[in-house]
Amino acid sequence: MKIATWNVNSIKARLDAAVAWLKEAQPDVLCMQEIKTTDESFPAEAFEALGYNCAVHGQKSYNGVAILSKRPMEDVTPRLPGGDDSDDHARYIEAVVPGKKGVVRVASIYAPNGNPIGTEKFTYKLSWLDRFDVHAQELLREEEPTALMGDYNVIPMPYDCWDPKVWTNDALYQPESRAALRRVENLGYTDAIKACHAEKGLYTFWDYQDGAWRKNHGIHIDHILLSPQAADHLKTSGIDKEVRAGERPSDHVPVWCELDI
DNA sequence: ATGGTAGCCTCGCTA
Repeated sequence: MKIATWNVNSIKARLDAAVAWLKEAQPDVLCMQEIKTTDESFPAEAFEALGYNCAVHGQKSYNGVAILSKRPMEDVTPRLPGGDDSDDHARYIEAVVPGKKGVVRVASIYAPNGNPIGTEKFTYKLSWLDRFDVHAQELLREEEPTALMGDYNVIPMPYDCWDPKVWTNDALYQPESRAALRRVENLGYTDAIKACHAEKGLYTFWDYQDGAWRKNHGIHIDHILLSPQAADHLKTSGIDKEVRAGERPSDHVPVWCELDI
């Protein structure tokens, strides 16, 4: 089973690119982030025509997440547990997807950016990641294959960005942000890219500004975290960076892994 | 020292 994650930065602006990549890459599951549209306006027909079912948790103009799956999904949960009425951001959707040998629970995650630091935006980022950590613990108790995948807006290590000095005062590289992601990994989740690739300097995002793609000034912030039962079946993983050189690209590229499930 | 990009659907906000 091939499962993928991609922050598309508006699904309406990226529909042609998304359809082209799905035809080429043929994933069984795609978790999307920053669809930037409502459930009603999500272009489900275009994906259904390719054989995908859609589970959408949208929001007007900002945020918004979705899961596409060739097999029908079960147990769709369009929210991160533990929130209250004050959190109206669409940043999480989870579903159970059947494979040939068993099921996988997948989550499409868009963690808050949190900039600038020293504001309520950074506080919100850390509290959201705390909520996510609690839920990641709950999911581990199921002892089932689970993949928590998406845009975590966290640069885990110095080698996950082209120049750590530039990111010193950025919310994506604060010690508190990095510790929050590490807490989840320390529960027993495996990073699917790092498990398969020893080389450093693999990026998933290049800013639109300042020729970042041309200069390879990227960062690695899109991650796939696998529960032990999923990691047991990890075969391969990859980052489809050539997508960044396409026409009207997202600033993020697809990240994927194959599970023998 | 500045402005540089993209997407929302407005003339500012988010990333």
